[in-house]
Amino acid sequence: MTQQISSLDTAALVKKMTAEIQKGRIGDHSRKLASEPELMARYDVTRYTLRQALSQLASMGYTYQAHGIGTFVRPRRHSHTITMQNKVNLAEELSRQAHRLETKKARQRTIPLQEAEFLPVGCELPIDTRLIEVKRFRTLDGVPYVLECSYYLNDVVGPIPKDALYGSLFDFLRSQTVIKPGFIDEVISADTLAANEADFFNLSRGAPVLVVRDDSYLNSGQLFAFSKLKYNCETTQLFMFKKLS
Amino acid sequence: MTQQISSLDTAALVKKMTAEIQKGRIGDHSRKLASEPELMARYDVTRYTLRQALSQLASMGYTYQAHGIGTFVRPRRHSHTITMQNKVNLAEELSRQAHRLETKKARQRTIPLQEAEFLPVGCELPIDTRLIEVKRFRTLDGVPYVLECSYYLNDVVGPIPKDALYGSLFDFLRSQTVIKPGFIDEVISADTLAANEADFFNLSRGAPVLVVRDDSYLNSGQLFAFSKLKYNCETTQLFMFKKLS
DNA sequence: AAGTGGTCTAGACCACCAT
DNA sequence: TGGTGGTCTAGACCACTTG
Repeated sequence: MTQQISSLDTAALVKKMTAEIQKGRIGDHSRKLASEPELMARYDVTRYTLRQALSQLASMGYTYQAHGIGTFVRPRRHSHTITMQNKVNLAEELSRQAHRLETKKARQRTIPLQEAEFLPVGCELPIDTRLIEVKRFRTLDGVPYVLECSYYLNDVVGPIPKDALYGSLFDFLRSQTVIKPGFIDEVISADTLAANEADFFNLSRGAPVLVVRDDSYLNSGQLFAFSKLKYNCETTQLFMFKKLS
Repeated sequence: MTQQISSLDTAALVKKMTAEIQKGRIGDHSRKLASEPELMARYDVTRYTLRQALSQLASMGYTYQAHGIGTFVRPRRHSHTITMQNKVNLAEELSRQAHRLETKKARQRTIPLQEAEFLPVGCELPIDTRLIEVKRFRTLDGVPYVLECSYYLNDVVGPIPKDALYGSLFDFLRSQTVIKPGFIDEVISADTLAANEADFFNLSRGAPVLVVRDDSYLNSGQLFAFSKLKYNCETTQLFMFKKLS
């Protein structure tokens, strides 16, 4: 028996409660959780930490708090929905659900700004900016999943090693001491498939796709990457939870 | 001069700061806001309230807080993006930006569950459920904006007065004392336009549209409505802000 | 009235960035 | 080292639901 010497922080509590929810080890028959005072005692955290955690769980769609009634575990959704408002990697969440995300093809080259297929959604770049273009085809459990085209500012990130291309680019960037990712703007739209894109998805030309464009910024506020992701919307949807008032 | 007798709560502070940001009355030349201690003094709120407000402003994409650096006003986005994570009505936000949202056509009828064009995304309903179907065509500043098909559980909401159909259905429901809206699940997807839908948007058949399906629940956790909204994705995108770590 | 979650206070300490 | 935002404590009071 190892003894718990320091109490849990919010992230650890979220992780713990998430695991217990997924194992069904939390909540009674009506999916009602214990009250906040009881949970505070059980996890040995203060109300602040508990409520931070419950708020994160709610935003991920795992729980719902009803004023004057209680806290409830929510029914599970289909696994192939992407929860926006997620604090963790998509890859990380998928692997936790025992899904296998693979990069089938990846290509990298350095180009001037003019040759980019699209520009950032939310800001202007100097015309002499040099970009690293990365194109990837990724599958989920062997099924065509996402078509990705990203541009990284050459001056900020530098060349990307080949193995990072096939793993998590985000983890690679975080491991670079110079790069302190701060925030991401996402713009969601729709489009139809061109012929060559349709091949990858085994869909026909003109089929609808969900388009997610994002601009990634350093903590300092400087843009360091922007990209466009195309998802097969027949197999993938985006999920969002909104609490009212 | 009226004197401020009670200090601001979070919602009031958000409103005040939002207004000041939109008028450009906040932040210096580099868009940097005053530090938290200064803001606490200026608005006469505690740190808790201030940070709740700043957190809401950030989630709406108005500001960004950089650890160890400061808080910054972010450049304004195009006005025709819908900010998810909004605490307020879409109609309310649009009118604040001086946009004019109009309902061009609205139809209401009561039907059995079987005749619904689609079902809720996240839960099952008894087969004998009776629904109120509402179809609306709405324009923004005179331009085709959204095609809406909603179903309300007849037993929960009852008939909807005609003038509510042409205004905000949400405000009508909130005014009903029985209805306590609690939360909404949204699932975002893409589709292509059918011929009759294309007419409304002045687009051609097969053009891509952004599809937002939502399930609305009472505070008690019971479903009371579900709907499908189709947006012209050439003029409307969804926006989302994600802070990292 | 009792129990639930929602908001707020006042203060402490920590982590990050600049100098 | 001093100033910034990020996290946490311990407690108070309020608003909502149910009996």
